Amino acid sequence: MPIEQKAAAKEEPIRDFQHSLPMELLKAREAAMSRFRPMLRSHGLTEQQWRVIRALAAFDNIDASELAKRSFLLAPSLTRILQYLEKLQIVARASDSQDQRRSVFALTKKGRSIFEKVGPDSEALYIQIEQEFGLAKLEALYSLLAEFYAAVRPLAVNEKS
Amino acid sequence: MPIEQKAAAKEEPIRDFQHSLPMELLKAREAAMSRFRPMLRSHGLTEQQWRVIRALAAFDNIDASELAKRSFLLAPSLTRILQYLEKLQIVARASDSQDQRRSVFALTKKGRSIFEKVGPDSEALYIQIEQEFGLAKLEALYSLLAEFYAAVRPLAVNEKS
DNA sequence: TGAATTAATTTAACATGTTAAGTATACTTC
DNA sequence: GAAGTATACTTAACATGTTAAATTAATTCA
Repeated sequence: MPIEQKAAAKEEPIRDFQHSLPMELLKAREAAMSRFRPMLRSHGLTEQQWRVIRALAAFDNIDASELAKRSFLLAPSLTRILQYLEKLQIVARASDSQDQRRSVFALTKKGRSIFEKVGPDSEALYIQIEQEFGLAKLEALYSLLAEFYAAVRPLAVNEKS
Repeated sequence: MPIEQKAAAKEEPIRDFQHSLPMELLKAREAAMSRFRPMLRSHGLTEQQWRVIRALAAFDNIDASELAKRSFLLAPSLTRILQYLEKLQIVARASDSQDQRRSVFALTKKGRSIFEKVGPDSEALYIQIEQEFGLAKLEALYSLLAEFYAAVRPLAVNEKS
């Protein structure tokens, strides 16, 4: 007994059971990633590893909590990624003299070299997307996403309802 | 040597190395999922399992390829999820008499019962988000996401550049 | 100051994401 | 109608997502 067999009209962006917001966000993200993933892969990186490298290129010597926020990764994922990047000597760990619980991280020379190789390739893909989708719409999308995040963003642990 | 230490101005939605489009899409998605995930978990479901159940509630007796498209899951993930849902007798598999390579899937009575319990809870959260973010903006976001997907969407396997 | 609590990170366990390779069935074409 | 090709999954291997629990160091406060 199918609940809904007819395709939605074209002018009807309202969600139905086939088009939830999380899935539409996922689809848009996947469209973008289908461009970036092969490029990153050609450099031997995953998307998440690149996010960590990019964060460290902008803010060196930050601890894991700060890095997690900036790369938008959960702590357990970040732990594994940092262990891997350390093993490949892309990232170096140092202990924080003020707080023995923390480690602070930085790109190695090899890490900075990778960042400088991948950065331009990433730029080129952004420019391509910007041209295909249009700068105005891209900025509108950025704005709406930021507004949505601000309105609906996850509650931090210490501000539970 | 931090490349960029100053926060971007508020009126500057342009991407920088800290704010890539895939990450902004991920953040928005995560904001939404932070509402849905606990609800789904209280029903013993993951987001992806719920996507499969929802797709089968709308279109019964479809094969795995069709199901993959509608739930936006990759084939290997779908294989595992279907095996799990079969084991729990939420989904039933039948072989396609026309093509022995295919299986067709349908919700069991238990599966339909779950769908009818979870559906309203999901609805309630959508309404809540709609109220907090605003219907007009939500529709604008849906439209932009659809346009973005259409403009940048991944190429199918048989239409590679 | 020492017990209790909090914070930062890590580990564990299981589910999914991603790519490549494998398997079985259908199709095509000579 | 047999060989070659394409299709529809499925399995494999490794990386990440998600939640809970464990570990160790800092902090609080009785």
